[in-house]
Amino acid sequence: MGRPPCCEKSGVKKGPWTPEEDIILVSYIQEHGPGNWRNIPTNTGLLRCSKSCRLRWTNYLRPGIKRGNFTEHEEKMIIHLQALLGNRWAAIASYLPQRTDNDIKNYWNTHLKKKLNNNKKVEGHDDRQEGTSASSSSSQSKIIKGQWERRLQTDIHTAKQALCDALSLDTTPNNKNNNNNPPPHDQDQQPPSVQTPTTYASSAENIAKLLQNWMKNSPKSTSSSSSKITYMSSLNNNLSIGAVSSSSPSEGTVNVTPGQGLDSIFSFNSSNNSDVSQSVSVDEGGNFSTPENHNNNNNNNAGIYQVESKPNLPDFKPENGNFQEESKQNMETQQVPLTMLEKWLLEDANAQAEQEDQLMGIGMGMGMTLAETNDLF
DNA sequence: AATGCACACAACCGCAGAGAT
DNA sequence: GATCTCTGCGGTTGTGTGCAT
Repeated sequence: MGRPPCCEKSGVKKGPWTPEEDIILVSYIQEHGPGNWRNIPTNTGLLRCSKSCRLRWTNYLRPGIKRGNFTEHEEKMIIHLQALLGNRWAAIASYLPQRTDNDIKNYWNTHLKKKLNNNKKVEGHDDRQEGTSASSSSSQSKIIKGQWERRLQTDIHTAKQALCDALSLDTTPNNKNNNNNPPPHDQDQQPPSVQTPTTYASSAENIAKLLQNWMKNSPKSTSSSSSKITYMSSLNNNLSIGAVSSSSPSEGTVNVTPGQGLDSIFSFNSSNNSDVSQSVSVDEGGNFSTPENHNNNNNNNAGIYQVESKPNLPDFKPENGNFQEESKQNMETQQVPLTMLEKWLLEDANAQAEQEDQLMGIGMGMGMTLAETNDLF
């Protein structure tokens, strides 16, 4: 039996998301948490298919997503993991928690695949199958066994992640829907205790960046007394953002008033290593303001964002799972005494750094020679 | 300045698995 | 057990942008 489409084909908007749509989506998720994607279009008035909402969230708006250029280390990791796991991008992404599978997939298709192909041409190697983890081994049973082992390894990793998530859920009672946080293993740069506070505010950061880009394109952004968002394309340099509201009176209607909700969403501090604070705020008239010298692109710092909370924000109560509360909870999580399992996980995280090196080694043994990978760089 | 091309990336599509009914 | 629904995943496409001609 065929599956019905996730949404009505008629009247569904496609194509790039506008900042307003992002705001509406984030506002809704902020209040209700991710999940129940099917209800989001009806509850928010978004003319988007539920699937599109989910993808937009997971690939772009979700907290903790690192955008911008891939580091050399990440690149190597991807190459080796691809050799190890094949095109299982989600599994690969689990080793690079701040990257989405879509991001990795795109990066592979646009950069690394060519790099490898060129490298193969130079070396005259032609035996490594593209898109699969297995090289053209002489023994098929070896391939099957290898694939099975690799899958098992990934499954173990996934199970550990699930355990990590479960632990964080235990300490954060309002995290029922918070399964979209990146996996706890961040072997890239940060120690496990630092990368924990991934917050919704980070997703506000993503939107803030987006808005800043948008405003760069439309420098004459103006305020308006309109109580509803009216999206004027950046072509006509006219931005009018007052409040996000939905025509749908049903439960979950997004209604953010100027100076309150949006302020809460877009005003935050970034405390990264350089202690550079960044903020995008909305004043009472619905105007956005940003620091002039804010570098909004290619921000590779996984900064810890804390929302500037205003004392009286009725729509953003803790039980609603708002940004600042979750951020607070995550911060508290760091101070929770370690349980045995947590200790084990921390040890595991430390061991994972070593595992990376081993992965490199395993990758070598699975169709990619040391020369092949090293010559890439 | 206009055109064509290549590239990068966001978004879409379809399938499959898992859980609910 | 059959069916329905939701979600995750990987492949592919569409579109914007920059560069070369």
